[in-house]
Amino acid sequence: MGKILENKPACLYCNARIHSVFNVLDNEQLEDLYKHKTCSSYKKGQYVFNELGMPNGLFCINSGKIKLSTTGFDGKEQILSLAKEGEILGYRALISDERYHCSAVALEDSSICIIDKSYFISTIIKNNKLLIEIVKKVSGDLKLAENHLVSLSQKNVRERLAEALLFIKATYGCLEDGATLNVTLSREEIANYVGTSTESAIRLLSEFNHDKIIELIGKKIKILNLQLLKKTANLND
Amino acid sequence: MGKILENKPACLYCNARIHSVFNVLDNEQLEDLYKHKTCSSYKKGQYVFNELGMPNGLFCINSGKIKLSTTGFDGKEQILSLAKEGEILGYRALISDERYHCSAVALEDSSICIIDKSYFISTIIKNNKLLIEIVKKVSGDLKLAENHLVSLSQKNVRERLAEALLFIKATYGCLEDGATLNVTLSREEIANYVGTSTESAIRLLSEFNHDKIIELIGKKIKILNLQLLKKTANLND
DNA sequence: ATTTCTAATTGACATATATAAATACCTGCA
DNA sequence: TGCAGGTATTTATATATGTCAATTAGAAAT
Repeated sequence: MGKILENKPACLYCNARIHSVFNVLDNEQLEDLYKHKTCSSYKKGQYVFNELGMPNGLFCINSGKIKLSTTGFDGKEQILSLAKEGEILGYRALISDERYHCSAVALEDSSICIIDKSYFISTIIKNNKLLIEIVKKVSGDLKLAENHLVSLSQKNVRERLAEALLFIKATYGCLEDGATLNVTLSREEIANYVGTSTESAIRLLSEFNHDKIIELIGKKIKILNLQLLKKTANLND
Repeated sequence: MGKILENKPACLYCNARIHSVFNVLDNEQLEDLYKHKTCSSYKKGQYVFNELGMPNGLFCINSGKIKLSTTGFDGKEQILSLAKEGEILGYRALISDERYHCSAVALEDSSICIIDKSYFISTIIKNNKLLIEIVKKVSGDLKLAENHLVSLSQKNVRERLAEALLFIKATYGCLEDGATLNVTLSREEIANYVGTSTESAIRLLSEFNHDKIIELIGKKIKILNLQLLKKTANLND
């Protein structure tokens, strides 16, 4: 469990709100939402929830970065998705009243709001607009999963790795220089998203580095040639 | 476009209804649904919709079998899912008002009801119960996609092929003998679900045949040793 | 500063699987 | 009846990628 914060952020003034499913709530509803939530902080590496557990609230990232992963065969981690502020987590298990499908782990120190389960359920039953936002959210997640699936099925590791770097850029953006990816993932984590061995991921990152597509600066990755990276990823859109 | 049928099936007496999202509608609502739909027949191999198109209705399978696939890189087909009677298709594109994410093709002669777009949209805005059913449907689809994704990422072709046969059995069931899969897929289609080459799929099916796990009878596949097939698939649930 | 532990890297090697090419087998159709 | 076009099958070969083992680098701890 995260550490409960004394002063939880006001939903009404939440910067991430516009990009979240809660953008359809009016001020009164936001006040109501605020009353039915707590906010906790999570240290880097800490579990927000585990795929074995039953949900007792809806998570909404206030700040920080979260990886969503599942444990495959032989206990190997598969990273399914990356989440940032404004995104809700654990909604599927909550609505279907079953165990989490995946685990959520903090990639850096994060603060996450937890919305009361029964409040959330009773709210979506009343509020269709909110529910439609949630349908769109799941649909978007499904689309991302399907794209990932096709890549895993049809692309080679080099293409998938390039794609992964583009995905990370699209999700978390870059530092002030506009080129260095704004997140620190271990080589193993990158491999666990790409669906390859850690060694292969390292080897290909070195190649990209050598080919001046990227520059490796410690654990940070700087994209030097975005055009070439996209070409390497062999996108079709 | 399919061929429009004169006598469309009554929703009220639809056998597939109990397993569909429409199980939450009362008799009056089912009558209303009936009034706002047409029904068309599709020949084997015919497209129900194409991933390039915009939706103008919700599809609901009355009878038959449909494959959902997308075109990957180099135009290679990736089968994402298999659908049967009672399942709705194309709902995501409809709700998000965007192009279809995938194509739907009849695996055998099928009859499919098409529910008027504006009627469907206005209905889900009013009917939360139905909308919650749809959230559960998308969530279920996402769960399946994620499982498929992890298999593609972590399992070898032999395991994935065994898993595919189990998936087909789970979706379409068997003939009267309780062992022969109740659908005819080409070797290429099986390979395009498994994420391998047609030749590899053939080779491994022959191996399974030789090992008495399955029996190949023309294009039909009979499961001889379910236990061994499950073991070969290396499931963890 | 020194130790300890984990993560990253590199190289050698094994192998699963794709690719290519040739043949056999259907199924519809003239 | 036989042709034609696709589908299925088989064999041989190349290669991408995983695995294993050894080394280095870096971070955390004492």
